[in-house]
Amino acid sequence: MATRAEVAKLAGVSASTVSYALNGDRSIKEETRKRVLKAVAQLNYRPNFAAGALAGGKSKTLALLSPSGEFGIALIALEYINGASAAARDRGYHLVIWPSQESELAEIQTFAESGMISGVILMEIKFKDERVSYLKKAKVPFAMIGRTEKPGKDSYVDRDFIGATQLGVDYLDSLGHKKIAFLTTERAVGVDTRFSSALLEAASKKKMTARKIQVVNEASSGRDAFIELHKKYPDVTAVVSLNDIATLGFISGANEYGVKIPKDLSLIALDTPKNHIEMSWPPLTTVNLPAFEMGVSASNILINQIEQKENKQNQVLLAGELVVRGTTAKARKQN
Amino acid sequence: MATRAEVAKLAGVSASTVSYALNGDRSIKEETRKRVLKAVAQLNYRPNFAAGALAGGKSKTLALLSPSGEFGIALIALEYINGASAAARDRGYHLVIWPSQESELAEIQTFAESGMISGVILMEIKFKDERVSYLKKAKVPFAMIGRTEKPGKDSYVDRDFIGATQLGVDYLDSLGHKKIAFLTTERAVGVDTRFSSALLEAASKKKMTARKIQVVNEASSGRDAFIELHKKYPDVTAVVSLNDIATLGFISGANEYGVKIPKDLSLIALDTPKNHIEMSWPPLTTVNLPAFEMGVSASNILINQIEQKENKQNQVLLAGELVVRGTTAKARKQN
DNA sequence: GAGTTTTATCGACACGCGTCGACAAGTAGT
DNA sequence: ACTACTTGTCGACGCGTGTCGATAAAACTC
Repeated sequence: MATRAEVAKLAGVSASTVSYALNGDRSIKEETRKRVLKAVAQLNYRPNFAAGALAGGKSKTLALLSPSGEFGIALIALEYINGASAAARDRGYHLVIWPSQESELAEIQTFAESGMISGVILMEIKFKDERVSYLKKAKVPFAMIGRTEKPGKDSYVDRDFIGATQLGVDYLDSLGHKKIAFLTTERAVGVDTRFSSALLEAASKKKMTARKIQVVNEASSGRDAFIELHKKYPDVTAVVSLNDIATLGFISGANEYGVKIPKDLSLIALDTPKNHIEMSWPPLTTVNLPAFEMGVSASNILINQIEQKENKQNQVLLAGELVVRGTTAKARKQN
Repeated sequence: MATRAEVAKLAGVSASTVSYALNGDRSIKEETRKRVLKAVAQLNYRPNFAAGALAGGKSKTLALLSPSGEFGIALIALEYINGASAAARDRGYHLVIWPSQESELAEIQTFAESGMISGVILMEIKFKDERVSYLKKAKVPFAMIGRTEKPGKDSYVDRDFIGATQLGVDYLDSLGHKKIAFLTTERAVGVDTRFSSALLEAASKKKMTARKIQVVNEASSGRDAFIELHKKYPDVTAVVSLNDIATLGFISGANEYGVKIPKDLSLIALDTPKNHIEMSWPPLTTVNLPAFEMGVSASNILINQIEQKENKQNQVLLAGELVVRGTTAKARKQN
């Protein structure tokens, strides 16, 4: 691998000039910079990560706390990771995966202090998240995928719950559904609460009645939910599910009881990772979750913060889009 | 963060002695080593990653090529990643996630040559995998999760297909099933072929008939498979599925046609990630896949190789275990 | 055109570690 | 007692970069 010195020689400048030409910390004549860049290209020079970290105290390495799976396994995590790592690499950073035990937090801090880790990406954010307060106290830059109850000025990427819910509800409205139900969990993860309230609001805007059915993050619970719905609210014509795993169980339940989706009952799944869509039959109508993009945003926001680009926006909401597949149809005639 | 110099001063030795005491490359008097270790503990000293990489050309960083999802999304990937990163950290290594575009391979090579990456973990291995030949030619140490058709002396961790299949088939046999079918894909990924042949052999040992039904990696295909089975082989009493996504569709199909699982038909899913088990109703009887452990093994094997511990075993097969849940029962009476 | 600021570049050093060569003290072989 | 090794330790150097201070040239200021 070529070194800075070789580039300098080829470009006919000093080593430090190369450095400044690349990092832009001092003014460099445009013509000189061109020459340097040409030499860089010619030699396929890439600054040595380790040397940079040593000299500058900047590791250009982000740590991503891997999901613990405490609330069921976060399948979308993989898409987050891929997005975050792609974006990090685009900006010259590495992404390392960090086991997420609480005990590791102290280690993260020492690594950050020694400059070995520039910042941290968190996922599976709880309403009250001790990791967040720890990192703030330790002054380790971080970005969340998701957000705490009161994120204040903390950096985050999250779903636009209101937008996503509205997409789904409006579509059901356009199909003539007026009595709907929704499945949600109560896990003290922000998702649930935020979706629930957004849904209730969207429904009331459209003058729909919306029944809430509580589930846990398991297929069997979705099946139970179907049964409950079937017995207690037979006039409901459409269901919005806020939990992907329960959704699958719900469909099984409908099959079992001979209720045809979508003829008898429409179903929209919100916040469903791509992976799950392929797993059900008929294919789910969803408001899908831009998981990869969320990872991308998280990295970018974090890097902006590390590089002190404070003018940039550090809180982002992504809405996803409605994808109509096989689980929605016009509302059946009311009896 | 404490540096080597501080440790040396506290222990009353020179800096290089500290180095040798910790890395064990030269003989050090036992008493001196104790003193050094005590000082290390006292100062909470941790060698600086960047400095080590710079000086020694050893980055202690492993790259894991993130899955592309070419053959459906590999949900188990996340467990692999967690296992690999945990094991890496235990041995003082970092695990960075690398986007898996082919174009990135060249970059991996330069990073490896410059010592920034010590080795690579691959997953989603194909029978003929160009990444493998590339890395071999480039002399980059690597370990596979999965294996090529002829792995030769290459390092890998893989499922023990024969063992896993036998567990499943033997259990069906013990329940009295004699006519079975199995669902498999043909994706030129080693999994399919190896499972298929292992299954046929296990079945023939028990004098069962085993019908093969081909599916693709989609729920709808699993549903089609059920229909095919239902029409063509009504005497089959048990099904082994080698594809987790098709499994879910298969169950939907059975529900739809009023065939009760497990009363009318038993179902065992091989090679199913934990995540999926929770997604179906009734809960799947599986031969589960020790995904986390595979990640752990992959890291360990790779690190052994990097550190030239050539005596250690570098090819590992893990069998998983049979977990009986709700989709298996005694064979129904033959008509 | 003398003085002052700005622009563009260079040389030198530090970052923290691995490792090589040197050396003193001990051990073994003759 | 003399050589030939071995053991245990030290000092010095280099890895490739970021960055500070210095300097020369150019651009202003009045």
